[in-house]
Amino acid sequence: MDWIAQVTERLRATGGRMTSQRRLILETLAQCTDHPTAEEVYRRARQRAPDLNLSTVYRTLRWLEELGVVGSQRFEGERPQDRFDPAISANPDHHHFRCRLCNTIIEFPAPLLEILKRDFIAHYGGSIESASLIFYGLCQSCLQKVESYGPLSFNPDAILDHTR
Amino acid sequence: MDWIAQVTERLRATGGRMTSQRRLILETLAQCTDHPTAEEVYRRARQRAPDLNLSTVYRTLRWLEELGVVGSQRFEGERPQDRFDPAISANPDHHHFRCRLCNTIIEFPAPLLEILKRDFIAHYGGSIESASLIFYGLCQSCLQKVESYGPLSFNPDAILDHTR
DNA sequence: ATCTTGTTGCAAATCATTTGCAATAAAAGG
DNA sequence: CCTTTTATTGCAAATGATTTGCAACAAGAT
Repeated sequence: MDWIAQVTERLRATGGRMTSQRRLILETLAQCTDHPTAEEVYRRARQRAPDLNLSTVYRTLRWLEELGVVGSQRFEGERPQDRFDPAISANPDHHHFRCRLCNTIIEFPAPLLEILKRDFIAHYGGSIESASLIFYGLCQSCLQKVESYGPLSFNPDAILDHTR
Repeated sequence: MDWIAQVTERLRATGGRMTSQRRLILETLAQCTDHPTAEEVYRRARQRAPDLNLSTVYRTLRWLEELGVVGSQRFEGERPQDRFDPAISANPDHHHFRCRLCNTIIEFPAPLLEILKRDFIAHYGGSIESASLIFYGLCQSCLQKVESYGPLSFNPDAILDHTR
C-alpha cells in the first residue's frame, strides 16, 4: 500500500473524508524533494486545480502534521514561516542543515543525539520527548565557491568616484 | 565595567545614543532569569515608565540581537513568537530544554555537539556556522508529579451520567 | 437517490512584528 | 550653557503568515 492510501486510511479511521483537494495536496507533497512553505505547496498544486484555495492547503497541512505524516519547522535567516517536511514518515529521526547561501536543506541522522539527551537527563532530571537540531552554515558546493573566489575584501576608501 | 556600560560603549562606537528607554530595557533584561517575549519585556519595563512604547522595545531588542547581546528563539507548542535570551553574552554556547507542562526553559551546555558537527561535515562537506538545539519534554518536577499521580486513564464509557 | 455532516472557497479576522513620519531629545560643537 | 545635528521615540498604520466564520458544496453512509 502506498503512502497516499495509508494516509487515506488514517483519515477515514478518524471520520475524515478523502477529497480531490486533499488527494492533490498529498500527491504534490509526495513529489517534493525539498521543504516547501504552505504557499509553495499551494502554487505547485494549483497548477493542476486552479481553484484550490490557500486555506485548504493550510488546513490539510495542519491535519497531516497532527497525524504525524509531515513535519514542520522554521529556519532562521528567512521570513518567519513554516516549512513542511514530507519525509518525516519515511525517515522519522532526521535533523536539518540549512545552507546560508543557496538555502538548500540537508536532512541527516544524528544517532549521537541520544547521548546528549542522556547527558542532559543525568544532569537535570526530567524526560525528553522530542528534539530539534538545526545546523546553519555553507553546504559543500557553496563553501567551494567561496573558497575559490577568496574572501571579499570590502574597503570603502577603495571605491572610485565615477562622478569626477 | 558592568553589562549595561559595555552595551552602552558598543552602542556609542557605532554612532548610537543611549536613551532612558534603552537603559530601562537593558535594566529589565538584566533582571530576567527567564526568556521573555517582547510583550513581556514591555510589560515589565512599562511599570517604571508607563509611556514606553512596544515598538521601542522591539527596536531595542532587535538592535541588541544584532550586537550579539541577546539571543532569540522560538519554541514549539506555543504561539509563534520570539523569546529573547539575555544570557547569551554571559554564556554563549548554551542550548535549550523546554518543559511541555510548566514551560520552564533550562539552558544547558552541549560540548558533544562539536562531535555531531564534525560527523556532519565528514559526511556532507561544507561548514557549520551555528547550531540550534532544543529539547522538549518534562522537567524534573513535572515528571515527578506525573509519576506520583500515575498516568491519567481516560475511558469515555466510565464517565457517569449525572443527569439521571 | 437521499441524507448527514465533514470540507471547501471566500473574505475577513488575528496576531506578532515592522515601518513611516512628525515630534523629541541625545551628544557634539561652539 | 546654548545651539545644531540627527538618532530615537511614540503613534498609528502597514505587513505578512496563518486562522477562522460561514454559506455552499460534496463524500460517504443509509
